[in-house]
Amino acid sequence: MVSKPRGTRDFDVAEMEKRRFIQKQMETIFKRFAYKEIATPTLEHLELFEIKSGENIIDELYSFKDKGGRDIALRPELTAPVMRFYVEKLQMETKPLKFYYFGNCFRYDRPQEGRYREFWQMGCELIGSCSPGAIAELIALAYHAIKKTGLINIRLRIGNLNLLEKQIRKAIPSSSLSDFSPALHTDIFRLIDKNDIESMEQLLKKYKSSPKQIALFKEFLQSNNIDDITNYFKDSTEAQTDIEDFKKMLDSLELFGVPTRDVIEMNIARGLDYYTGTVFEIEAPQLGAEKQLCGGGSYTLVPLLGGTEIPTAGFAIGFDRVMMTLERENYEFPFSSELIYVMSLDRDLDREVIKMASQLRYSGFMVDFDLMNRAISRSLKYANKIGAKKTIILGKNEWDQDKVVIKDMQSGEQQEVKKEELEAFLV
RNA sequence: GCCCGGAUAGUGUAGUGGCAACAUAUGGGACUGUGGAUCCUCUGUCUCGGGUUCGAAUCCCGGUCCGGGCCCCA
Repeated sequence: MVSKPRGTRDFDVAEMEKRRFIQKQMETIFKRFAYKEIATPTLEHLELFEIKSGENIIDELYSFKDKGGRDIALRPELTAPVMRFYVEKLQMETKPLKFYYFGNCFRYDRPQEGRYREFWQMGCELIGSCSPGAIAELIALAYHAIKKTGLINIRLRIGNLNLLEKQIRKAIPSSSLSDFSPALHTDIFRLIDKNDIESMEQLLKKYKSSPKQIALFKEFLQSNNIDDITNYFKDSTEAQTDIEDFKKMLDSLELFGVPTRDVIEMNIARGLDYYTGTVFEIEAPQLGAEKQLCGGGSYTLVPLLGGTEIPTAGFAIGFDRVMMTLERENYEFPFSSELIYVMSLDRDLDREVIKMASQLRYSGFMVDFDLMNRAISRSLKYANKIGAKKTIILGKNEWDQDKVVIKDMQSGEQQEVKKEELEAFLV
């Protein structure tokens, strides 16, 4: 027997119904925010992801040489492909560009709960503005889209990499700052992201950070309100713009209907190196280790791909995790079946069954009938099994009077209806 | 990539060295101008490869897949 590759999944009928429903819920919100759908290929040149994805993602790439000897990778995420698309084709479009996408992504990683080698991301990219209002709208979009799925227990966290970086620099003596710069993104950010405070301290010490500076920085990482943060930068003129923007963004966020109480967290860093400025995450606390549902922020990727510099921001939602969380919250997926089943009581009328099923299908109804020559009771049993809402029964007695029987499968009630009035009865 | 635990019919399980089984589902049938019930019945299973043994679903080694954790990330 051939089985599916490790870390991939088959989705049965019930699962697909749920997934499509949730996908549509989120797309509804994207559309209301005037985002439009785009799609990019599943395959990209390996180079696209090598350019600036961060070495950890490179390690996990599914890549291979194609028959023409090209280095090809299955996309591990969708931001870089969308930016590649923009640079290649869309740079002259009217700004801002608001795109959403839904697609499968691949990472060669150890599968475990909430993590697969093929997984689905749904996300948005905003090209043309990173104003505080634009970022606020983007965060609001992510928040409302996830809320729209029916999830109850989610947590929004917002940080700012510019302020974080400025504060790190303040923690290092100016004499060793130039030595330190290369380690900033790769090492310190990563340790902060991992919440590995001890290693972070070691690293700061290595660059001659004083105990006092370290203590101050650790306090900064814990700060969660805008006034405290403003205080840290009161004698730094260059940070004032960042502070002001951050405040404006939070204010707008309230206007977009997103509660901003306790959302600030200065210890949010990012695995992907191209993020700058505001970053945010939405997590489902009940999920444990793999609890992050959404990550996003502003980033600089276009110039690296050869395009003209332009503000860009976006987010990606881990679709599979949203589904997992909904299941965990015992979310009741709406079940609606409009299926109509057609059957006959006399074999003579079998041809009429096909004609009627076809007619109803032309009219737009979802219609099924027996393909296995079932006996009458079996046929009704089957109609029940497949969830038919109504069964149309063709019997000789009624047929001779141009009538059919409609049976409501829930109540069991049935009534005779004239053939020409049938469709009106089914609506 | 590392550590730990699993894998018996489509699904859920029992069997722990001696005939591979139960429930349920699927297909067929009984009933026959009416379904969710009942009864009968066919089909279908030890994750794969090696080893130990007279004999392996059972013990040992390895692979594959699944689950949990680490790393990392969505």
